[in-house]
Amino acid sequence: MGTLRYAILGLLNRRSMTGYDLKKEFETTLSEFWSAKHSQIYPELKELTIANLVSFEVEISGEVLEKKVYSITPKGVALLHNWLLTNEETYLIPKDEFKLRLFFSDLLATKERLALIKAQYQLHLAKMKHLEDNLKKFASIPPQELNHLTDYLVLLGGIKREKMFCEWLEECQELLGKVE
Amino acid sequence: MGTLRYAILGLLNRRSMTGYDLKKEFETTLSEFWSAKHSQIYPELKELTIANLVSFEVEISGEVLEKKVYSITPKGVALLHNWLLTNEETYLIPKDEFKLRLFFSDLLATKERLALIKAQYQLHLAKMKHLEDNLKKFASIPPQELNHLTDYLVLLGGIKREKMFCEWLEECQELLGKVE
DNA sequence: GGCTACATGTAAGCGGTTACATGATTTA
DNA sequence: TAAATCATGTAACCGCTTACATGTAGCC
Repeated sequence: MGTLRYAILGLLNRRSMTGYDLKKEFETTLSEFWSAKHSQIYPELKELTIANLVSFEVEISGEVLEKKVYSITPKGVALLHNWLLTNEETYLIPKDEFKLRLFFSDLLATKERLALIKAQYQLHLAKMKHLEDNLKKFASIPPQELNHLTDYLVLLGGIKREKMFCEWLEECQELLGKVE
Repeated sequence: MGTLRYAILGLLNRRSMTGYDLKKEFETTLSEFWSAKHSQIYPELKELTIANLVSFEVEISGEVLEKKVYSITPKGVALLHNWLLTNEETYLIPKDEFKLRLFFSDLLATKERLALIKAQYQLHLAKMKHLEDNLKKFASIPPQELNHLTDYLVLLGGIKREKMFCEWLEECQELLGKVE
C-alpha cells in the first residue's frame, strides 16, 4: 500500500513543516485514523526527498540547532492528487482482539464473561466522551469552511464508531447476562 | 501481543484439527475479527508444539498422505483461560485509509469527492447485506446455546459496524454535497 | 487425464514498534 | 540548573503478506 507517504504528502500539502512537526500531527490531528512513529517518519522523508516528492530547507533554531523544514513539490502534489482519485480499496476488516476473546469466552464463568464486557464498555465509553469533547473546537456545527468540514466529518465518524461499540456491548451484556 | 497463538489455542480447544483446517477456520468463522495465512499458521503450530501447548498425531489420508491432527494440551487450556481473564487491552484505534483520503479531499473537486464517498458506501452496503445473510444460519435469534450465542453476538457486531459506516457516509454525502 | 481441493512447509520483504543513541532549546 | 520539549537519526525485532516450493487425494 505505502499509505504513510500519502499521509505525509497530505500534511505537507496543508503546510510545510519538520519531521518533528509531522510526528506531532500524527499524535494529534490524524490519531483518529492513522499513526506513525518518528522512526518511521524520518526514513520516509529521506525516500520522498530522493524521489523528488518533497524538498527541505535547513533552518537554524536558536544558536546552532539545524532543523529541516519540508515542503511538498509539484510532483508530490500530483502524486497525492492521483492517490485521492484512484481509490482501489477493497476494505479490510480490522482485527479485533476483544471479539476474539468474546468468541472463545465459553471457557469462562458467566461472571467473568460479564466483567470482560464491562471493562471493554468502559474503554469505549471513555473514548466516546473524549471525542465528543473535541466537538467544542468547531465554531459552528457543521463547519462552513471545507477544510474544517472534513475534520468534522472524520471526528463524527469516530464518535459514531464508539457509540456503536457501546450499544453493541450493552446488547452483549444483556443477552449473556441471561445465560445460566 | 502474540494474539495468533490464542486464536489457534481457542480453535483447538473447540475441536482437534490440522493446520489446513485452522486455515479454513480463519477464512470463514473468524474472518470477521481475525485472519492468518497458512505461512503464519504452520510455524506457529511448530512453536506451540515445542512449548507443549499443543500436541499432534499423524493420520494417514488415502494411501500415503500424512496429516498432523493437532490437539490442545492441559497446559494450553490453562494458558488460554488465563489470556481470556487478563484483558489488559488499551484499545487501539484501527487505521482507516478512507478517512485519510477524506481528510485530505479538499484537493478534489466536489464531484470527485462525492464519487469517492459513494464508492466507499457501496463497499459497506454490500458487506452489510452479506453479513445480514449470515444471520440465516441461526435456528433461533438470539440463539439459546452459549456457543452459538457468542457466534451470534460477534456477527451482530459486524452488522452494526457496517450499518454505522453506511449512516456516516450518508451524512458525509449530504454535508459535502452542499459545498460550493 | 485434468482440475480442484487437500496438505505442509520455507524465504524474502514490508510496515510497524521498541529500543538505542545523541544533542540543543525552552521553561519552571 | 534541572526537567520537559524540541529535533534527528539508526538498529533490532515482530507480525504479517507474497511468493516460492512440493506433493497427494478426490472428483468429473
